[in-house]
Amino acid sequence: MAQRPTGFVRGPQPAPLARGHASPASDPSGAVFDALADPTRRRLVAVLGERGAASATELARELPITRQAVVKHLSALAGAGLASAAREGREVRYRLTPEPLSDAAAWMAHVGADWDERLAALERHLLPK
Amino acid sequence: MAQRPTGFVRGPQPAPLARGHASPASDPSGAVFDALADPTRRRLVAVLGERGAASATELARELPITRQAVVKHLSALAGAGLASAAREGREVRYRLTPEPLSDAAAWMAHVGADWDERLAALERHLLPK
DNA sequence: CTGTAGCGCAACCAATGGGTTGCACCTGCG
DNA sequence: CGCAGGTGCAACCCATTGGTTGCGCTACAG
Repeated sequence: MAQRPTGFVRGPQPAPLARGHASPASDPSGAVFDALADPTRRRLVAVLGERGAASATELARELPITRQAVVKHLSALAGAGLASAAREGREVRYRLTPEPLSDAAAWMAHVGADWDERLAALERHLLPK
Repeated sequence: MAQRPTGFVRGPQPAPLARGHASPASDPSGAVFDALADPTRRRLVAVLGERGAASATELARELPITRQAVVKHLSALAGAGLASAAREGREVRYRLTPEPLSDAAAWMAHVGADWDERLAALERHLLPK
């Protein structure tokens, strides 16, 4: 992909989150997309990313929702492998575990690549004649 | 790294979810994650990526769901800017428009990066010295 | 020892959303 | 022309789920 078609993956391989690994083809990242589908959850992920760690009540205080709701979301994220909980004293701190993100990214890259290729083939087939 | 030979700029979409955020790299790709949250939809995306284009009925034939359901999904994808429809004769062919994927990927990369940095800072803070 | 800040259930509510069925509307073809 | 394959719409299920409230337990600070 040099000046290839569309080069959907903007920039050179976004390596930032390349620490995991991932089998490209299939559909392993379902849970991740599912987890990220909710705006509140996305926000939580963002916050955890910036802040490093936080407790449910803490997060709830700066969000328009109940602590319980936050807990549910965090559980969801944990379920997708995006967050982990750890008891610390009398509170529970959650932190990000972004590895699964690379799986998701990989999936998208794969699909995009397929598409790019198909498009290239198409152009090749009807342009240079 | 910003030229797309194919020439479809796919202008900005509705994106009516502009809440009052301050952060720049906020939550642009919401629609994408939402669209990708459904397994069937992910499958459709994958198929469209490989095949280039297909009609709803065509897709419905090889999926365990109704054509209507497929249409709904395709609409959802289109709504997220991931697919586009084009009438061809008496049928409507849908094709992938993967650009939005890079936004989503970018978001993930950003979050991941933030996290990485925080982690690094933490290590730096308690390891050496 | 008592009070208070956090956490963990569990029940419950209302909205959303994936799917289906039914039907009317075109368009191309023999 | 007549018909068949393809679409578009709309009404209608029902399972999921984001969110809330209520309550009981635990743990640390005075």
